[in-house]
Amino acid sequence: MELAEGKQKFIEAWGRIGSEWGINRTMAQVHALLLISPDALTTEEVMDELNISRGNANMTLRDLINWGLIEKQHKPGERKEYFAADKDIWNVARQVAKERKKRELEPMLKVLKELSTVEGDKNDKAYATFNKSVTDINKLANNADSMIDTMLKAEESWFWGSVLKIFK
Amino acid sequence: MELAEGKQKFIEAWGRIGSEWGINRTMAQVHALLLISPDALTTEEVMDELNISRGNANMTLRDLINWGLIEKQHKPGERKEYFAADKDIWNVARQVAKERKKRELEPMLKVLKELSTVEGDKNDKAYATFNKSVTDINKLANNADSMIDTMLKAEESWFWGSVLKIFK
DNA sequence: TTTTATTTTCAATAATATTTGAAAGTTTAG
DNA sequence: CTAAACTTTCAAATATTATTGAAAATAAAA
Repeated sequence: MELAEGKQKFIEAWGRIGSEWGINRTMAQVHALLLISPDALTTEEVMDELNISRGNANMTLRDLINWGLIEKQHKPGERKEYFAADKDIWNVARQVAKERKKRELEPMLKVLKELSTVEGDKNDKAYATFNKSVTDINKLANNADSMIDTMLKAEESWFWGSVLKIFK
Repeated sequence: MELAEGKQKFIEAWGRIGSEWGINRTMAQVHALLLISPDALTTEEVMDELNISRGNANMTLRDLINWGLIEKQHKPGERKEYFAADKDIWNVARQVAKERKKRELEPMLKVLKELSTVEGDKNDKAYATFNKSVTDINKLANNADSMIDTMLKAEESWFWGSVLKIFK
């Protein structure tokens, strides 16, 4: 396969995966484009490569910065802003885990904690069932939370080494 | 907090989490409702509890069955169908992991494998950058795939016991 | 200061996804 | 068989989300 075709496929695939995970397609595509670009790109270049409007490109680039996945750069003597992705995939994975933990897992844990204070009669089937589900999900979510904390601190080789060693 | 209020909050929270993960809100809410129901419910009951239409309830219940999260039940002498959720949260987690692996991770791995066959000159920066990203993502995705395979086979206590032991 | 290059905003529009509800389909009981 | 109970389908309506593009804001250069 030719490089040009490969690029297209990569951008498309990354966009599809993104939207299956609640990340908007354009955002994932811009990220993909920057991941495979050796040099930082301008807003204009992103617009042209992906055929999107200026407004869209601007907002999407800002979102990617907020997710900690890309950064603004400036070239000496130039006025335009350039954008470059963090190319370390392990950093990308950690950054995404970190953001989703903050945006989703933590609020969920807060709700679950609150819900585990619901009082009731243990002989009431409705209460017992509610309580069991809430408690069990709470435990699972806390385990996931701990695992993510470790992942955030870990080096890639160490993390997968340790995890996969057990799983042989 | 009262049980009734707790139920509402749980259904709402589960629905929100679901939609952040690309699962439609109603589907997550119906799942939540069944998770905390001691008894199997009919389509009619689901419609009433969540204020949704018959068509919506029917399609959503079917989707949940396809995800392996709930099952149809029949009561002797009754004509109606009843629906009950698998209450084992570890099963739920595994089932979701299994489906997403099949629907998303595996197709992604296929594309990445294809993309790693793109030929080019190692001194070409564009090719080198493309190749590095594709290769690195491929490795990460394969590790994730192995981890999910293990999770699918594992008992909950064993899985978290092993994982969290390392992560102290 | 004025001009020009560049970025940001946001109301309007377009695209996508979800939901409804009524009709058609199916199954069981009489 | 026919009627009643129940389930499924799907085109149309709604709701949600993403995108555009042009005007406003900002910042550097002249």
